[in-house]
Amino acid sequence: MTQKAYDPQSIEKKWQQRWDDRHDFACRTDAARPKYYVLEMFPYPSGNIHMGHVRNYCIGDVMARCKRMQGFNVLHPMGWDAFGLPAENAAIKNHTHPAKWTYSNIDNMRCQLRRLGYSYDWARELATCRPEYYRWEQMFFLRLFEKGLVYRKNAPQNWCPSCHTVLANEQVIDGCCWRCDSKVEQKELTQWFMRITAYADELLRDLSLLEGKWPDRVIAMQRNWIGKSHGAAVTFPLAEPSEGAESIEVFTTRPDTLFGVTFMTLAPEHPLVEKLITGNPDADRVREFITKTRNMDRLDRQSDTLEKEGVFTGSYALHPITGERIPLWLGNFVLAGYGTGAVMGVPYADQRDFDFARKYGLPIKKIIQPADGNPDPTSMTEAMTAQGTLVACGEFDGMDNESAKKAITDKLQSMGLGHATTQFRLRDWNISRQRYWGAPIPVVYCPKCGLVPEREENLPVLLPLDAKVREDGRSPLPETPSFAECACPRCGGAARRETDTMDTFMESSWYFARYTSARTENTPFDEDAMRYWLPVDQYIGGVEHAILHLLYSRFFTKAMRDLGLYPKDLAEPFTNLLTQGMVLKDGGKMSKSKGNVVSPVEMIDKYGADTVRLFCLFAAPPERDFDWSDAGIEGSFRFLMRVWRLFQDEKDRLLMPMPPCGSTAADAASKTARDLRRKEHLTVKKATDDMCERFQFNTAVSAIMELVNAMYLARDVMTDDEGDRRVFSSAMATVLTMLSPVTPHVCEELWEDLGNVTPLAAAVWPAWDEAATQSDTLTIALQVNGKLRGTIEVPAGMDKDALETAARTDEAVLRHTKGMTIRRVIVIPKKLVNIVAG
RNA sequence: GCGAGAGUGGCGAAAUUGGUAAACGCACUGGAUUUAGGAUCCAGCACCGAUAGGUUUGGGGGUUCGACUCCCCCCUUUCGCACCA
Repeated sequence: MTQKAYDPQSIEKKWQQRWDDRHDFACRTDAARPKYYVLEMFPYPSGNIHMGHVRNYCIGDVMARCKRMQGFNVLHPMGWDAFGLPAENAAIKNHTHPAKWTYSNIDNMRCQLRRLGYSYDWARELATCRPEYYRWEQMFFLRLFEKGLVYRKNAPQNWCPSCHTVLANEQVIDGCCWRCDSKVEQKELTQWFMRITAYADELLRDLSLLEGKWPDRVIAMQRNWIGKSHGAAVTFPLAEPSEGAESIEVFTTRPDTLFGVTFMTLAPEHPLVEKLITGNPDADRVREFITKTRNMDRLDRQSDTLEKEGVFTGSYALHPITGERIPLWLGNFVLAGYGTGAVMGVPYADQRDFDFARKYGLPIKKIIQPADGNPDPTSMTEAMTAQGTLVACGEFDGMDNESAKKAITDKLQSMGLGHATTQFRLRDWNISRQRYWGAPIPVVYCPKCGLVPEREENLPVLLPLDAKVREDGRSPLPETPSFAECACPRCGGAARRETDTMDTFMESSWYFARYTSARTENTPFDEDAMRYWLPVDQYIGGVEHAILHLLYSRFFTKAMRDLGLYPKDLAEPFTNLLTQGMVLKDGGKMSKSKGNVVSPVEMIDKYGADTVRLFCLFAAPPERDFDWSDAGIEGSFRFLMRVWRLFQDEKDRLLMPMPPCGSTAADAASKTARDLRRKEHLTVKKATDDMCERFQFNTAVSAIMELVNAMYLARDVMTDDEGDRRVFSSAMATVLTMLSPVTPHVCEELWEDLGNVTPLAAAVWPAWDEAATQSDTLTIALQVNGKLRGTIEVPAGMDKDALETAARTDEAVLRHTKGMTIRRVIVIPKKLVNIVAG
């Protein structure tokens, strides 16, 4: 009876090597088997993995291993989101090349991931910076361009002065760059756009397919971002129309308040402004206002503390129904980019308009009478936003305001001055980046032919690796003749390449599809493989991508489907989404500046990967943040030691091979063993649900801990009879099998020590026998008026009457009902008896 | 302001359909073992109380025989959006 010491380092190395040699986690298309595609958001190769990565990949790995043991054909791949700005910055800082920096980081991080024993199919590994990958993206770009889903336009763009590039709206956080936090400026530029707005309605509508499968808040955030509003477009003719300036159109969600319009407010950027102020003696004052407002940066202009200011243009419009003269104002709070850049002013029913009217002494017209109260325009202190009945609205008087929305819109339509419409907040996605380390946009500018898309057969347009990164951060591509100077694909003459590269979010919008057939060379995807594996069944990642990556991927999926590149019935890329919580330290984010970064590699060196994995999963439910605790990881190590020791102590009593769960007979064993057997089946039932269905790994682990505790108690009491040994051995098999997705190395090692030749990774998930979970006796709670007064042990089959009698004669119950009349007795079989007395 | 969460012991948390609140673990306390430390084992551990017993899931109300769980009001807190007409 030699006892082996627990040496995680050697065990883990051994099993990682063996899984690798045997290709245990390689998978292939197999139409005969149900598939399960589990994916974690792939990492940016920043240098080292951190605890957030570890947690993310542990969650995915447990899912993958569980589903595999449950008989699913599991696809669980890993790759690298390898283009992007940090590579360029690091290259400048360290005098290296972004490619060199990126590939060496990938090598380093791959080693780190391997040390954690994740069950990836490494044969499908991809890196988005490789031409074999981005060539397909260039092809998609060309196809999308052909379809009009990619286009070029000149417009003010978000410009990050520190990164020297434009940013998508989604990449501007509180007016600052999502990467470097610099204040974002506006700059007029010609850029490439993805027509994501063409899918606004579908992106919104299909959120309902994700209800209950994606976190509510992610769905809510996307819904808000898309921002659909229903309302009406209304045309106000100008009082003094001129060439090219006949009317002003507004968008409103409140056409029912049309009769309350007493002014209109235009954005200072509105195209008709210059025409409206000609002839106004105060034109200079207006121009001054425009300049002042336009010079404010985006952050200040959009802050809620900004005082609402405006200026009268000197021009008037005519009310579309009443024909009244409506003064036209400019306002600093009107957004040029939303709706038509002009709003009708209804101070009675809109708080902003109310503030504006009060400030500039504009009239307020009462148009809706609420159910209670009687707002008076001369004395009211805030806008009336409640529902009500229309007054002073001509033919619409007496109508409730909800019905009036349609009625007034219909009236406008019949006059040719309006119609029902919708507005979205969503803007098209700017995908041009003035950076080097990205996928080249496959377009050529020819002096003769103009803009010419590259021919598909000429792809990939290679990003030149001999370009020198510039110290100032600007892209070297425009000054790299070998790249920028090229032949026109149409006429063959000298032409110039587009030197902007694509936003890195392009690469991550389709990588999950490439994994289904990562090595095909002549097509982006193998049709059969893609059809078999897509969509991703379970996606896991941080909530920081709730809008960016997850919205872009949803859009890209729909566009690719419509191009015929994805299966035509594929609506959504990710069926289920789990957003994992952050790993914190001392209540906050780990950061280098605070010096509180916990290094995964150090933890693996100290405790082994199994302990790190166990702690990450046991510390909290996966979607919740948790604080890293040095004491906590000690506890996880202790538990694995406890399992190890139990095994070593009892090794000689264990049967080989161990009987699978459910195979043991109850009658051949002692009472202790029978109780252990029941505990085993209860554990399988709970842990199966927690680990494989609910993904509550913390409670799954605690259930297994309870079983281990029960085994420790049982081992001293049990006999050495065959029946008892069978029960104990089965419980041991169950512990090792069910724990193996969480701590695979140590479980494999012990499994092998018992003489098993087939790997645990290929074992079948245990099944429980419902009958075996039943006990002969039950503990029944006794309550008097809902308060617990005691418990009694009764035979499992006891009927209601007998339970009631037992409860009524219980000593504690008698004590608490003394001198009272029993009015009612509630008997819940197998649970409790509640005696209502008074 | 709008939207989505969260609030339970000293701490991380559990309670899946309304049915014994605090499982599992951390920390802590006492004991055993040990030259010592560590490790391990045993016992205790929501709060008040010597006990009997009483109180307890952010606060207040309600439904119910029974509420962490359902309904209403309020408070605190995290995250996201925020002049979107």
